[in-house]
Amino acid sequence: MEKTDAVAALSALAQEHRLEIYRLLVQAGPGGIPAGEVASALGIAPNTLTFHLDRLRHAGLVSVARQGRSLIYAARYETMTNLLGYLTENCCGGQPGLCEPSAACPPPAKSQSRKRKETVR
Amino acid sequence: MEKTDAVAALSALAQEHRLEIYRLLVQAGPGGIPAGEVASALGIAPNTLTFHLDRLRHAGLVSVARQGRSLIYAARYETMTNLLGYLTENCCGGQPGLCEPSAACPPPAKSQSRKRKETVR
DNA sequence: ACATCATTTCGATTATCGTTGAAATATGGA
DNA sequence: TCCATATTTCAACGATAATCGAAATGATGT
Repeated sequence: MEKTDAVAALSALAQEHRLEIYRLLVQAGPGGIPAGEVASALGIAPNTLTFHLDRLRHAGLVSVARQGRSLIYAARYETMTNLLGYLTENCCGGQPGLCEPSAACPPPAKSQSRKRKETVR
Repeated sequence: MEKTDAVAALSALAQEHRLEIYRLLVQAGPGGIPAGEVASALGIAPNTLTFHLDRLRHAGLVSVARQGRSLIYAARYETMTNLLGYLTENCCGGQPGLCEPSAACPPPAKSQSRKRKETVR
């Protein structure tokens, strides 16, 4: 993921309503939810919802598909996965050991067998 | 992590300069970097940098400590860890199998993300 | 005290954001 | 066709964001 895309995704999520919307869609799973249901579930005016869904969509965080009169929105998990990867890459200059005191960089790669996560906060 | 804190952290990162600043600090490790060095490394005017560092600091993403004339800024990894946890919790309504087709929810795996935090409402 | 370096504060400017109300578009059914 | 439902588009508004230039603060060395 590029810096520009990361900023786009972060900006899209950096708003209370949009974060709620996204989380609702994430919890709903791949099947998605019609826009109206999102609106009533979160108490957002329909035109305002359109505005926010547009931003999430342009950031690649949700997809949309028509089904009858309804437009079904669903979370695009891949984008979140890429964003998380971007945020955690190059942690501590590639020396994860440095982050240890705070369990910072989630286990940098494949084998997550290395457990050393007794956070002391 | 609460919704409000998540929005604060996401907002702080949702800006090109601040994302660069944060990533620079992450790569620098726990030792941190003086503000001036950040400014010259990224080509940001010092007063503008202060503005951005303030936002990162208020979001809990960086810490600051004086050392001589310099103010050393460092990434607070714990906040990022909490943010990532917030973003990936309750993925697909707690049924990670649903997300499978796109490797959505980072491997809900064994020891991670099974901590009882607050209830999602 | 003075001069210098590092960083912050202040004031102003321009742009973008989130919301609203009203009107428009698209789909499906009588 | 006409009507109801579902969602979007448009125009406007106040609020906040990001940047700049100039001045102020704080720390250090002489």
